[in-house]
Amino acid sequence: MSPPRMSALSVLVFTGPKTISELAAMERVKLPTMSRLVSAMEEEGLARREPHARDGRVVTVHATAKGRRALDRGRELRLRALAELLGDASAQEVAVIREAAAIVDRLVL
Amino acid sequence: MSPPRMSALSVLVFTGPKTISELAAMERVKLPTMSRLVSAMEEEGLARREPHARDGRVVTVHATAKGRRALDRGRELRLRALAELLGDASAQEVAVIREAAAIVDRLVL
DNA sequence: ATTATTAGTTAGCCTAACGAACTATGTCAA
DNA sequence: TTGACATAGTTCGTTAGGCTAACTAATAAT
Repeated sequence: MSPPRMSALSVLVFTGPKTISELAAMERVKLPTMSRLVSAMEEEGLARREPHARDGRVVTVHATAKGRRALDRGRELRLRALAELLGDASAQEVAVIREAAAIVDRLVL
Repeated sequence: MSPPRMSALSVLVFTGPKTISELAAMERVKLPTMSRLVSAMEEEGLARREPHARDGRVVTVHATAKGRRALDRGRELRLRALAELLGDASAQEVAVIREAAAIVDRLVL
């Protein structure tokens, strides 16, 4: 799965269904871009659109079971790659990287 | 300037003229991709192709003066953005990030 | 001298970003 | 209540950058 799809899907999985606009804002892309991303994910069976109950203009996007599984697989692969990369690092070095990651995480909030 | 062009240009500026193949290898893209990147940079006046003296198949790519200036400007902007991001960080935190960056640098070598 | 290899280019496809223009729905004010 | 405006999404066309396959031109090898 491509990074943009993986990222959008993980938002859906970890923070629940979202409208296209919300997803676009969270992924820092424009509405049309997210609309097409969602269409692509829908065609791959990773997500599905559902109409909004009260507002006919709005559509909510949900992750599917297949989407959740695909996300898990992707995370597996990335973890493996990360483990491979960190194979040569000492425990102290890993600790420094982890700490730096936490700091950056907070800074970009 | 886009990230791929910025990156390729910085290779030319900091490590000297390169063939398309060498550039492609260093930027981890395929030859045709780099060929097009170089064409684009050439049209922007950031780089120029020159024929190889001995081997008629080879072309060497050089950064132009304009390319060097553009790279400098780009670096300025990134530094400013980085300073902005790190504005809220303590000296210790910056030190941790710097150390982590050095470690990762070594790991990806 | 032919054949094979190598360097680069070109063409065609895909994904993903954008802005502009459009549709459909909802909201508000006269 | 209806006409005007606002909002949510979609569609269209463009650009950029990645890839593979197919090509040309030059060099190397048999």
